Amino acid sequence: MSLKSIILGCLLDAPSHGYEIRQRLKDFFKRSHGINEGQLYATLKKMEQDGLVTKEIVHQEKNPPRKVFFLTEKGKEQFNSWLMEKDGTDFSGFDFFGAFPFLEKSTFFKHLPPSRVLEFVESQVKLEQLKLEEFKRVRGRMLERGVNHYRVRVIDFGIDLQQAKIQWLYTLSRDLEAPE
Amino acid sequence: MSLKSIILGCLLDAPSHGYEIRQRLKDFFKRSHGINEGQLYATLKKMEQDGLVTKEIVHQEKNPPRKVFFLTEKGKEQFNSWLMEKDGTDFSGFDFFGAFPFLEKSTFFKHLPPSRVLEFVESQVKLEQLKLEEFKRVRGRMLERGVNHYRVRVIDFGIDLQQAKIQWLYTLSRDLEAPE
DNA sequence: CCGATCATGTAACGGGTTACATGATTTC
DNA sequence: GAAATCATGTAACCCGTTACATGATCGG
Repeated sequence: MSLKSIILGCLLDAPSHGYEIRQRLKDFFKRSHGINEGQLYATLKKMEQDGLVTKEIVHQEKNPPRKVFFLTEKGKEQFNSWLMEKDGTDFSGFDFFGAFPFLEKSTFFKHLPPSRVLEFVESQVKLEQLKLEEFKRVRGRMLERGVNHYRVRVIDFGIDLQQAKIQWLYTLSRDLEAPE
Repeated sequence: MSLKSIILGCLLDAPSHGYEIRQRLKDFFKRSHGINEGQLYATLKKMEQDGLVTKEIVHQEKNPPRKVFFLTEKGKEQFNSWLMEKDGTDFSGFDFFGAFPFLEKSTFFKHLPPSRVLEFVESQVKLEQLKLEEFKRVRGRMLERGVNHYRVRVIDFGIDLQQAKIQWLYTLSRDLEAPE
C-alpha cells in the first residue's frame, strides 16, 4: 500500500486524471516535490487492471485528452480496509528512525570528538528551525484557504514533531557542553 | 545510502561477519525484526566489490566458516562523508508523514462519520501507549547494559515522539467530542 | 522565439521485502 | 525426534527514483 492508498483517497475526494492527481498531491502530501510521473501513471494503469478504478477519456479542444479515473466499488472497499487498518502493531522495532534520519547518524557519534559533534548538532538545529518556520507559514496558508480541519491537524503534528526535534538537539548540545 | 551506511558504522564499531552484524543490528536498529538476510548478504557482496570492505574467512570446528568483514580506508571515508552530510535539506515536502503512518489516514477522515473516527483514534491511542511503555522498558535495559550515551539519547527521542503522538491523538479526540 | 503549463508516458536502475534452501550442532 | 541456533546464501517481486520523450498551447 501507500501510493496506491493515497490515490484511492484522492479519487474518493473527487474523480480526476493523472496530471491533476499530481497537482493535488503536490499541494498536500508533498513527499519530495510532488509525486513523480513515472510511478503515478504506472500505478494508475495497474489499478485499472486490478479493477480498482475505471477510466473515462475526456477530449478537449486545446489540450491533449484527459483520462479521468473513478473509484469502483472494489476500489472503495480497498480504500476503507486500508483506512481502518491499525498502524504500528509491530512492537519489535524502533520505527522512529524514519522520523528523523539524524538519529541514525547520532548512533555513531561516539566515533567523533565531542567538539565536532557539537558543531554538527548546532548546524542541524539551524536547519530544523528554518523548517519549523516554513511549516508555520504553510499552516497559516492552509487556514486562509479553509482547508479541512483534519488536514490542519496533520500539519499541527508536523509542527509538534519539528519542535521535539529542536528540543532534542538542544539536549544533545547541552550534554556536550556540560562537563561530565 | 542507508543499509550500507549502517553496516559501515557497525563495522567501524568492530569488524564482524554477516550473521553477527544481523544480531547487532537487531539489538539496536530493529527496523522490522532485524535486517533480513537477503539484502544483508547482497549488500556485503556489493560493498566488497566496491572496495569498501575486505573479507577474511575464519574456519571453525563445529560451525560453518565465518566471513569476517573489515572496513577499508575507502569504507571509512565513505562512512565519514555520510556521517557529516546534512539531513532534511529538502524543504519542499512534508517529511513527517513517515514519522506516523496514521497521519496519512487522518488526511481522509472527512470521509468517515465522527463517531467512527473517535472509535478509531481511541484504539490507536491504546496501541501507542503500550508502545511508549515498551520503549521505557527498553531504555531501562539500555542503562543497565551501560549502552553508549548517544544511543540512550536516541531512544529518548523515540519516547518523546511517542508522547507527542499520544498528545496529538488526544487533541483529535477532544476536537471530536467538543460541539463545534 | 523561449520557456512554462498541460497531459501523457517509457526505460533503466536501485533498494528492500518475502520466502525459500542448505546443513551442521545443540537443546528439550 | 523436533526445534532452535549458527551461518551462509538465492530468486522473484514490489515499489520508488531518475531521467528522458512527445507534442500542443499560451504568455512575455
